[in-house]
Amino acid sequence: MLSLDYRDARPIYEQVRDGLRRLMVTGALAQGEKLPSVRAMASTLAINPNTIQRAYEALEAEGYLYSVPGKGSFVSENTGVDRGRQERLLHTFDQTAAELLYLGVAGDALCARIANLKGGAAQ
Amino acid sequence: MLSLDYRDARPIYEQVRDGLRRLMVTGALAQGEKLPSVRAMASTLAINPNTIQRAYEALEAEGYLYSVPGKGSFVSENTGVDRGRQERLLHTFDQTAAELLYLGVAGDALCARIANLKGGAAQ
Amino acid sequence: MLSLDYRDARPIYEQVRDGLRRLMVTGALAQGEKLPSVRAMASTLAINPNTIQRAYEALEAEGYLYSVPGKGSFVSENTGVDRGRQERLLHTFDQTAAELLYLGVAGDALCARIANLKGGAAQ
Amino acid sequence: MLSLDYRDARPIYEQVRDGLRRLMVTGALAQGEKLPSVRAMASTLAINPNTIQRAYEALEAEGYLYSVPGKGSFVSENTGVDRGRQERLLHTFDQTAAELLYLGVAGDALCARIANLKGGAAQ
DNA sequence: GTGGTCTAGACCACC
DNA sequence: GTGGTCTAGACCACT
Repeated sequence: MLSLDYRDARPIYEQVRDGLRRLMVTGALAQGEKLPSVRAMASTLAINPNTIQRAYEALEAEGYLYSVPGKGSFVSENTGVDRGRQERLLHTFDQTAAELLYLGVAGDALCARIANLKGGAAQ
Repeated sequence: MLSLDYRDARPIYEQVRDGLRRLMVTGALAQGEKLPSVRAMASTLAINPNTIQRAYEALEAEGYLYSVPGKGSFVSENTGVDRGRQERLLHTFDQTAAELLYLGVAGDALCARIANLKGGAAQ
Repeated sequence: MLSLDYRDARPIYEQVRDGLRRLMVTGALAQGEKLPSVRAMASTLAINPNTIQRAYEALEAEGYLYSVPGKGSFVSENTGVDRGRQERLLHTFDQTAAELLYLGVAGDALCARIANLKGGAAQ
Repeated sequence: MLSLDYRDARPIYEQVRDGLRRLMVTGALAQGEKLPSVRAMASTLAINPNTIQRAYEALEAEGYLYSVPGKGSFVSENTGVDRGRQERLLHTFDQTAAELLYLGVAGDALCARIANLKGGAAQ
């Protein structure tokens, strides 16, 4: 489900957070679906439960999941995501696209990539 | 020309590097143009010349500028940029676009943003 | 009449309690009006009657309603509400207003909101 | 500077977080001022540094402070606070004010309280 | 000395 | 069983 890279400069909990977010965005984890329990995922990845808990907390703060004590953690509806995050994503999008255009990538080529993402889930 | 934010988590040299790169990408710094000397820019920003030097070296490694000993540093042709960077940018582009699509932003809206970037330089 | 959110961190009985209290405060439930029976409301919301019972007991302790054995539960006169609750509300009011002022919201703007609440019932 | 209540249902880190936020809002901690180090505050309050760290992290996410690794944590300008928080505060404000009005507190009295908050820092 | 991350292990409340 | 909180202690990178 997830792969960790201990050589990566990013902390483990960020790798877990980003990995889970990607699984949701690509549809690999459906809305409303139950995520593995903190302990289960910690056991699977062979890391401390606290580290998983931290990743889950971060995603809950972003609105990507919600936790019900005693029941588990579940994927949120995508309508519940923090709006501030969307703004930050748009900023990253503009910066990245601007540099790609400068490097000679055609705007049409970028639009084509977006169309591909809409069809088959990205990555 | 550049603004530094000491509250930012990014190291200063990264802020300088990213700021200069953005000036090139947006056309504020033309290809072939001479950049301020390390000492001059250090004086302007009131920071250590070593920090500027480090930013210049990073941009030279990326292919965004080249240095001529005794003459100064100059903006490269955009064809000289490291190809690995372009690949990384495309990866970021896909990831960001995929999440924005998931959050309900229309693909057409993203294409429209790209078209806008092509007209007036971004940001 | 009431909406429950199972993703909410608040227990269900608190959601019922707060929802009913809001209906009284906004005038949707008039003073002296008879509330649905515990069993009827439990059936409507598809939850356990004990949960409704607990919400009713909490509101009775606050003074927002009174129960007549064998007849049902009724909305109290607003004069019957626990004075301690009013003090707690005033504390919350001060804390919230202070932070909003700090964040740059004008005091006049807050007073205007209050005036609006007096006209049309809030929310 | 802060007082903890172990009988309180709120977790310690929330008490620290809310207490510090109040100190900033009331001006007891000025903008730009350096906060006690994680270890120092943990020692003062006789709790684990991790708990303080968690409170600081939460406040940083809200925009109330920023941390510079190796230097310390500092009070942010109030312009940097998350806008979502302001919206949530306004909602709490409306709810609280509406109930107070229902309980017979005059709107003018509430406005007067706000005026008092503007003068002498609240609580 | 600072913040940041991670581990190990414990306890709680709720279901 | 679940998530949530707290402690103790360790290591790292940066200043």
